[in-house]
Amino acid sequence: MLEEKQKRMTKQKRVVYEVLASTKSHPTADWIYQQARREVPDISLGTIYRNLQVLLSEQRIRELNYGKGQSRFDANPLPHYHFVCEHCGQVMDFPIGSPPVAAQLLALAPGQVQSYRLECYGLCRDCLEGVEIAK
Amino acid sequence: MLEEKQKRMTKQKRVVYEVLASTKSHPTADWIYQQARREVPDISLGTIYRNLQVLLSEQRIRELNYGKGQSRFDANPLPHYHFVCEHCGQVMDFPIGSPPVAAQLLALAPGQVQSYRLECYGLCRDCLEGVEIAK
DNA sequence: ATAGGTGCAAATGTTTTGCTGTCAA
DNA sequence: TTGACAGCAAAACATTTGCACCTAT
Repeated sequence: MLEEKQKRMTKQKRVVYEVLASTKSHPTADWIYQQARREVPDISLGTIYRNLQVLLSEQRIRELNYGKGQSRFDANPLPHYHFVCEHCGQVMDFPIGSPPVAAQLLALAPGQVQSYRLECYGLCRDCLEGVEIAK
Repeated sequence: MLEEKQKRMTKQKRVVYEVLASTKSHPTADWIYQQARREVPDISLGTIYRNLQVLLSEQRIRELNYGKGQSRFDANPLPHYHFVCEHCGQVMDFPIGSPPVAAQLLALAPGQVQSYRLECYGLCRDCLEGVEIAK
């Protein structure tokens, strides 16, 4: 059996994880960098990216990518869904405990599904309200 | 009502769309470029990207992004699901006619869902077979 | 003591853009 | 005729990497 290569716990790695785990906002690497500098002023952006890769390989976090610009990261490694507001750009979680996508649907896949990702797009409640008022 | 800015049909735009529509492989911009050069030898990669943006804005195609490397494009603008083989990297469609994700699930979203995207990851049938044989 | 991590800066890879000439309408 | 589009090349942007130094174990 393959041994995982040993990974050290440095203050940089701890801070990257803490920053990510302390927010629900699914931030970008650069946002994490700005926050992490408060704790470790000379941390570098390269270190942020390197530690995000390490945390991904440890399956402690997930990467979310939406085509344009930077990736976003999520400290919740469990399966859950995201809602992206196309007006304000915010990325929100579905309420915890949302039921899984129907197994019958996944069974139609042209292969064996190991994980999946459901991303919804639309208008969040705040933006919807703004649109209603503007009418 | 806002008028859409007029869009011309150039041979470059037609070729970009035809190349994309002629394959089920969800190709990258660069692959489309290589194919398009057969028809229009001095087409440029910039033109490929510009026309893909135009086609996206016309909602005739969709962009698929999987974190690493280049975006992929899909000439099918209708809602459907994708299966990504984590072994060979291939991106496949679910069979047409697959039922939609349950409305009860979408109703839990923290906003009004206008569209959604379901991406499944795992091993495709060919790769699964390879793994079985290797045992 | 030392392997693995860090900061820094340069490199990479993808996508966008400025400019000038061309062509579809 | 003319303004939207093309080709070309440079710029922009996010992310990765090489290297010499540092530090957790």
